[in-house]
Amino acid sequence: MADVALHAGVSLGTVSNVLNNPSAVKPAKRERVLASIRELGFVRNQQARSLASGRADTIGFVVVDLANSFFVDIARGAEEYTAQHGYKILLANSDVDSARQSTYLELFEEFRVAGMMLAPLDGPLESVEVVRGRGTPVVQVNWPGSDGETCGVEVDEVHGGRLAAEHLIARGARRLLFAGGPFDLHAVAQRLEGARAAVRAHAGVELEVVETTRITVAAGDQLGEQLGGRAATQRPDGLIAASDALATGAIQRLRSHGVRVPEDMLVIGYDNNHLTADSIVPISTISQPGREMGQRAAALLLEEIAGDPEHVHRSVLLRPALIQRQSTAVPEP
Amino acid sequence: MADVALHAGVSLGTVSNVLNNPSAVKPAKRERVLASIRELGFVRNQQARSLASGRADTIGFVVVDLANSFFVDIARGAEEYTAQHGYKILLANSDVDSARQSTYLELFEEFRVAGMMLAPLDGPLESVEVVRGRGTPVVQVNWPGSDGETCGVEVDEVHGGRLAAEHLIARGARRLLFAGGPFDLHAVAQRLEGARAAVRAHAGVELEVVETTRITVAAGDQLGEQLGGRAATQRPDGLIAASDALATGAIQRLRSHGVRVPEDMLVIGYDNNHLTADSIVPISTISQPGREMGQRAAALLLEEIAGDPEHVHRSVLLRPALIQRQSTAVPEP
DNA sequence: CTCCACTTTTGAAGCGCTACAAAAGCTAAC
DNA sequence: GTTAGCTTTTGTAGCGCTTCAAAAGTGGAG
Repeated sequence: MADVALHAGVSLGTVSNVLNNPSAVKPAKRERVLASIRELGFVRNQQARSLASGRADTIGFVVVDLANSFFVDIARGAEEYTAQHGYKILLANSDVDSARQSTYLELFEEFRVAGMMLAPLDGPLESVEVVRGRGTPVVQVNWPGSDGETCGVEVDEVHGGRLAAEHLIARGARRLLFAGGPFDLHAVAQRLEGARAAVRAHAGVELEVVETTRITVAAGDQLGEQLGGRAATQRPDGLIAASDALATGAIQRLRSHGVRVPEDMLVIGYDNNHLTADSIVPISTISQPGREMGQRAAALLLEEIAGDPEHVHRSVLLRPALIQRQSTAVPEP
Repeated sequence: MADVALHAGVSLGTVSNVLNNPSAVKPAKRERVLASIRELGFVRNQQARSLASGRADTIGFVVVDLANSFFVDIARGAEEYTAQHGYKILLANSDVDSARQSTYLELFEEFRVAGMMLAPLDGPLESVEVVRGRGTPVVQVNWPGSDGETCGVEVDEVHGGRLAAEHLIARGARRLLFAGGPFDLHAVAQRLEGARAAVRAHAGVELEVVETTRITVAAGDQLGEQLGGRAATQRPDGLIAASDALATGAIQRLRSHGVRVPEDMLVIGYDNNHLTADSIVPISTISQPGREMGQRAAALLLEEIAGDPEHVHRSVLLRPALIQRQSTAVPEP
């Protein structure tokens, strides 16, 4: 910057003003400085900048699994919102690894970002409390805020489970099966609870529950194998899978046992992942508003960063929506 | 840091040594300092640190499309490699937007990262030259290095196209159709070239070429409609789709026209995206070694960062591999 | 021409850290 | 008891910027 000042024949302070407060510099001089900047290829040093000013315009976002398009949607939503307010978002992929999650939380803290967003691994996280305790605002996405301490944005998973079950019931299914797991996954447990509630509300509908080891395509494959091996009368007529991947695997395996979807069994997934719309039998699913979640979370974070004295920590609860596709279509006569 | 020094009863310099060069500090004193750090909840300021030292241990990675699992794989590979050498990776999603790509390139430059990786939009990028010109090492991934100026890691797309065509020919197809587009996409053009080469090498095999507007599921759907509408004798018996998404859409639509895959038409995709393995008809595809690409690119970058005088800019060319699935399985008699 | 009230520019004090020369402590040999 | 040759600790000069009080410049009214 000193070079620029020299080259333009002004003082250091003036160059700084051109960069941060251009209206305070006379147009003629301002142009001269800008020309020097261009000529010299000067790039301002963000580190020195925020060291001296004590401010930052970068937000760190630690994402549990970037390979899951749901989280990419969230990031996109967050970025849209923060960009409008002059903040940039840097991403870090914790890849479902709690050690990496902590590492990146610390990295962002050492970088003195303005704030952080965290789509956490399942379970409350001590590191978050620590970081917050030291003064960096953190907002949790896809996870409730820890009561009164943190803001959070989450989706009403119970409602989603209920939507799924009610849709199958409305389509005529009477012997439902909920599959997913492990049940200590917060989201899975909640979805099951919602499905249970829906079933209780309808006389004559039964619910069987199968806990799978994971909610992947491979787990769905196993599930399909198990169901396909049963006698037709022992099989459910409606399957609620806790994820689209699980549904996909199950449908695929069931076919090889001659069980047709939707004719012999209705199937609904969860998440509205890219793969659902693109499978050969498009799968009905419960869609989470990822983009909106990102936006809302970003809004909460900026509110905290602004240091609004009226800011009250809160959790925003968004509702998922049913998306109907072929896997629950009423069969043609 | 001054607080820590005071609390531990040592000088500032000693605290710095404990952090950066612990072996130079007597164990007893070192412990005392570490205890104070813990007690005071001190987190070192990375900005001041790298401002003062002129070094950085962060690498910026600008990714063209995080929603594409291929790039997430690359990022993972890069992270694995750099982590072993003490470097952290920060991600930015340019989301196929050239303005955003430049913005993030600049952001990383202002942050004075040690180096950058870039999975670029199609086309050579001026900003990269500018950044490099100012001294920050940049390595391109999924794109060749600009001759002699930049390192790059890319995949042999011509070879991939050849593999795809040869596989279909080996499976008995004689009237091939290559679909993809637009052809000014580097990768698509190269794949086509490879397919052409394979066809030329086999007498009696024809190749028809259809340029699609994009390589999405929707474009595949259109393609399927077009092919499904043709008389059976006018249809190809082998389809090479320039992406898995395109293949998925085409297969789905063809089915509704009564064209079965693989019985009536063999289909191969490209990319080995998650959706390929998980569709109802698992699609054969050409798989790109994303993880390895990330590792190799990271290795090149660290070499440049180290300032190895023997470093020569070069492009690493990796070979894609054929993955056989059901969409090209020889039909049962 | 002076004075006052602005507007514009300057210069220097830090921001929190690293690096490194200089100072202080030790140890062992004479 | 010195001294030389180590090891350990300290103090301070920056790193590149922002900030802000003070200085310099401007212009209009009297």
